[in-house]
Amino acid sequence: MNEINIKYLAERLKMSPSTVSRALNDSYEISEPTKIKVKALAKELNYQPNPYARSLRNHKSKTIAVIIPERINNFFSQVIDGIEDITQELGYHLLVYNSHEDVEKERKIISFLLNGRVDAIVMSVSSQTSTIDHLEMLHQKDIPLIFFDRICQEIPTTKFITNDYETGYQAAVHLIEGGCKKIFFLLLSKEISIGRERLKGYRQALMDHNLPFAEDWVIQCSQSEEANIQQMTALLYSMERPDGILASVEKLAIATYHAIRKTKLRIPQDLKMVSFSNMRIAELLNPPLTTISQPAYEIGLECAKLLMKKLTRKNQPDLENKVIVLPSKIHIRESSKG
Amino acid sequence: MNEINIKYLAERLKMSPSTVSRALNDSYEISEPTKIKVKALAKELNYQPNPYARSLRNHKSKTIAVIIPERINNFFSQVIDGIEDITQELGYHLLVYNSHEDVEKERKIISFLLNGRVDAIVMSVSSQTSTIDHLEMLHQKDIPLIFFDRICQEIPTTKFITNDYETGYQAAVHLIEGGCKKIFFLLLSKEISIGRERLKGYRQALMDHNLPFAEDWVIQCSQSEEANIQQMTALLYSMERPDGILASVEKLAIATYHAIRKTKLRIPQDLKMVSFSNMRIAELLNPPLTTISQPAYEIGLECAKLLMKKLTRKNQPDLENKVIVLPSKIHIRESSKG
DNA sequence: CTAGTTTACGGAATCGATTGCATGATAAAT
DNA sequence: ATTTATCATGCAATCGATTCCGTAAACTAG
Repeated sequence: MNEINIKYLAERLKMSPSTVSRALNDSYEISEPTKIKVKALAKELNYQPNPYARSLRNHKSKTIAVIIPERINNFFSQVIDGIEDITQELGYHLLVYNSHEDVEKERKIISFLLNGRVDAIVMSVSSQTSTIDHLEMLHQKDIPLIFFDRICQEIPTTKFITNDYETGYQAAVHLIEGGCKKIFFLLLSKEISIGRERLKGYRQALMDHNLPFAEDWVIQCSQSEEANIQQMTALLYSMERPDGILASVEKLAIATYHAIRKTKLRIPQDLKMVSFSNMRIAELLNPPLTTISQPAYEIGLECAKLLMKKLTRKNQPDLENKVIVLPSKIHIRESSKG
Repeated sequence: MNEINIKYLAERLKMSPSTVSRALNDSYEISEPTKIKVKALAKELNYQPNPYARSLRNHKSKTIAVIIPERINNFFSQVIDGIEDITQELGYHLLVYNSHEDVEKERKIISFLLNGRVDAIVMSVSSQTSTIDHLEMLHQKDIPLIFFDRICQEIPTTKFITNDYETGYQAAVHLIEGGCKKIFFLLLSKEISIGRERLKGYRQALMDHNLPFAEDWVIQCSQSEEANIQQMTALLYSMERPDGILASVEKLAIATYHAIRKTKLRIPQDLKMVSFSNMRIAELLNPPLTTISQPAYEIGLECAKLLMKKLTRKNQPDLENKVIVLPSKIHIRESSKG
């Protein structure tokens, strides 16, 4: 009824829709006076082109999907902020999906995106993701895909990560230098890339310092906060308890802190801790937690910049199959003091 | 090139596009055998209807916009999780925007949404929002709008909040019972609804307990973390320093904690604190922070349920102009112990 | 057995913006 | 003055799915 579309503008201006369209798009074939008239009316009526008509015609949606495994996590929020800051400037919109660390959900989400709904996807795979046929499908359909943080090596595209191996190594060395002899490593799932890399760094550090190591020092945790606290509590009460803990993801450090509160153990005296985490309030914890923080916002920026280059310029080649590393920083605090 | 659309399916099946469309949509005018044939081929070829063609034709985008003032905030993340859990089930997609507490950004975002891009909007207004013509525009264009948390009373639609007045009152009473005589109230902006309600509750509690009050006990903070820490530090060093603090939003409590670390003040001995916050790790802070936590996930669920009812059923009336209150909970911890 | 009804499907218009092609008008060139 | 080039604009097709309308065939009723 109150539809302000090109046809309506054309009527009011006694021009054809094509002229109006061209004028609004600054086509060289339209005279300056006409352009001015058209734009004036468009502005007056607050005309906004219908995005779906446009997408249908152009085969471009100006929309990007962001898929994250967890929403309640500062890291991912910061990445999305970074992505949004670049893409919004260029008129892109973000569809954000949470895979809840579940491959099946991830699959379902991807299936929503195979039909041109988005021009590209930026994602961090779920910790369960081991089969990748759904990701290959995207590649087949020529939908640009960028991974960050939790990447999938097998898909030939650009991936953004941080120096996980090195910081895993550094963190372990830091604990070793603090006097730890028995350092456990907490991880969510062996499937995630970052877990593996961080684990490798930790292993290497132990080896380089001639420290003992046992397979069961690598603790595989679950998705459930409750279960993790239980598991950690049991571990801390056991004879085998560690004197140092390196948590590969934030939520495991938190679970450990909760567990520690139940025991009478003191950090850092009885147990030192370091965690990969982007919590801004690590400093306010009791005790302040030593963290390795990732340049989350910057990762978002870089993903988006690369994508925008690919999407807004003509004849861009496919996204290069390479891994780009942005360095993380270690923030030493009370929890690991020697 | 590799386009699998209705026309292509029709060709392969030697039927007309209209028949294929009807078959896929389970129209009663199509015979069972035909439906089976069509669906089989559609499945085999993994046909996905083009969402934009559909949106153009139906004037429905199956997309909802969520606008939040801040992304790095557990509360909003939880709300979005709640919204997504309901809407995804019904085939809706979420465009998520961050207004960064900036009305101008908010305006710009809204302008993106006036052209049918979304079927509805769920939002929490920015702390600056005082002019509301952009919100009225949505109403004019008949785009369903639901507010949560930071609402705009003037727009006649449904709003979801928590019992801000009561919990503000409770929190103040709790501090008073702990022995506080000089309780300051921290707020982000007088513009936000929740700040005002919480403030009223606090004021009433002071009055009911015959405690003194001065206008400058209500501290108006800024968006900048740095500036807030500075401001709080100065306040804590001054002669006028409070013995109790009620923070109306999480980030102000955090700024205060940072400030307190610089001084030698002890919580709760020298200063007691309570904050509105959905941080899950309030318990792990030093000292554990007494919080009033909102049912964020549930708020998301309720917003989405109401919206889905409005959007998926026929002849639904406009969203009622009313405020729905979901209760918050107070979690008493160390920071306010008497 | 015919008139009327139902079933099952096809044709074509539609949603709104874009764009290849055509054309009328004006200016420049011969 | 006539031809050619240039410019500004209109017409109509297109993107893919949906749906109003129409109709051949099958079926029912009298």
